[in-house]
Amino acid sequence: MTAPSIHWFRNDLRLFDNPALAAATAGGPVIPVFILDDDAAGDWKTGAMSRRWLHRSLESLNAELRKLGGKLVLRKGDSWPELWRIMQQTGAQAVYWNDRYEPWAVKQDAQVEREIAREGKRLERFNGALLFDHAGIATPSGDPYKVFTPFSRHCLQNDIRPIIGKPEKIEMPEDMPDSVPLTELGLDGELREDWTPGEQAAQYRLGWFIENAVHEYRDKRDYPESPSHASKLSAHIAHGEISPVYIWHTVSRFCLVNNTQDDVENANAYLVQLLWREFHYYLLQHFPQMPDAPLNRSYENFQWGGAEQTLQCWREGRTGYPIVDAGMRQLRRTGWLPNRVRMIAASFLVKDLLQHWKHGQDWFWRNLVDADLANNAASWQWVSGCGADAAPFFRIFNPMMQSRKFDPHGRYIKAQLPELAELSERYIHAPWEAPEEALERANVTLGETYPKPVVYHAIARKHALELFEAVKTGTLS
DNA sequence: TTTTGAGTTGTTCGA
DNA sequence: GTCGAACAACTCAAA
Repeated sequence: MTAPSIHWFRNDLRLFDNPALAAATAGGPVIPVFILDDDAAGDWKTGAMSRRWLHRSLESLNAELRKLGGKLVLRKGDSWPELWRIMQQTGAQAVYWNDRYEPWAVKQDAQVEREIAREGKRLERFNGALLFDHAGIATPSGDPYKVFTPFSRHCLQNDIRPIIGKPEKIEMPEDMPDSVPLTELGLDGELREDWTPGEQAAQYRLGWFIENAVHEYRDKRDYPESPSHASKLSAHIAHGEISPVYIWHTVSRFCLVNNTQDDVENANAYLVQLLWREFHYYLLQHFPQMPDAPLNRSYENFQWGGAEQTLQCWREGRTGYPIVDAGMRQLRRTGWLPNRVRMIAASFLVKDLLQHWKHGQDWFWRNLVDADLANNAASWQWVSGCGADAAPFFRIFNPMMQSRKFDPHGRYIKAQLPELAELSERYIHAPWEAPEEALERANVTLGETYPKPVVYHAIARKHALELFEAVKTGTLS
């Protein structure tokens, strides 16, 4: 009888298009394992909301495995000792995994790889998280790309591997190792009802998106109001419930089968988003300090200097700027907010409140159901202007202008901020400009039912420009 | 080596 | 309200 192998599930909680799992199951009996190893991640332990998602994702994965005759073995503790115990107990001769890219995970995987070799066992590594193999991607001079467009052009010269089917059956050894009950992992907690973690839900969501939204994605993705044209796949992707390769080919098939030139261009705008994720992972691999330090060294000594009080206002959605507050309240309530609103809220924190981008990164990390180290770090650095950013001019979002442009009727704001529900369209973007009678009619008392603006954008903008100008001319100590 | 072209997502001003 | 130019002159990629 063939010795069993371990498939070590990490950020790949799915059966479809899972290269490591497919290879493991093709080779004989498999023990599917997930280990909660918080110590290894250090400061980058999974965020609180993401853990709630993880709890239900594991539950769902176990149910899917059972349909194929398998079962998920859960453990809590240091990864290698847990793996080794399982190997000794079951006689497993090999470990299969899909690679991870977080710096702490890269380090841990390298250590486990050495241990496996030392014990004379076999390790099989696969790429389950990325569209491309990044090993050969560099500029002609051999440097890593720092601009998105040339990076993506380089990527697209290569083919994307085809989708790998789901295993037909999981053959398990007779004596399975112990499993910790899911409830003992301490991941459970309240999650909004409209979120359904798990692979099936992810595929259903993708189906919905292709059916209803992708053909208008380019034109409508920036409008946060319902019905949203966002795919809302981010949390599914972050936990590996669906793979970028699977999404890429499924959306591409939509482009081939149906549809006008315009539909296809709309859909392509979505595929570009997947390439941005790819770029963020590429940056994290080449600049592992990205979550901790600015890529642009000139910003290392920047004096952010925002007051603790304004940081708290931002976190709680009490800045007095409705579009910012709407986003921040939605984040706290649901663990998610639309991309456009992320940018507006992030720009406000960094440029208007002069808070260090790492405060924003931390808060998002803790509250997003889709928290992803590469995306989060690269995006915060992009907003702050200290990351890989090809823009020739310094950008400061104007929250009123963005609000008028992308939520013209204030429907999104009103849905998130019930205290402003009665305020007229005219003043919803800047309540402090409303005449007293308009506020009264709407039952709004500034400073009581809704905050007065915590800073004045025009002044804050000017101040930020001066400070950031100093970075450029190198006058900072 | 030098040079040229180009870069996710913006804002403000003035006609 | 809409439109185009100016912003200030960067950095990166590639010829």
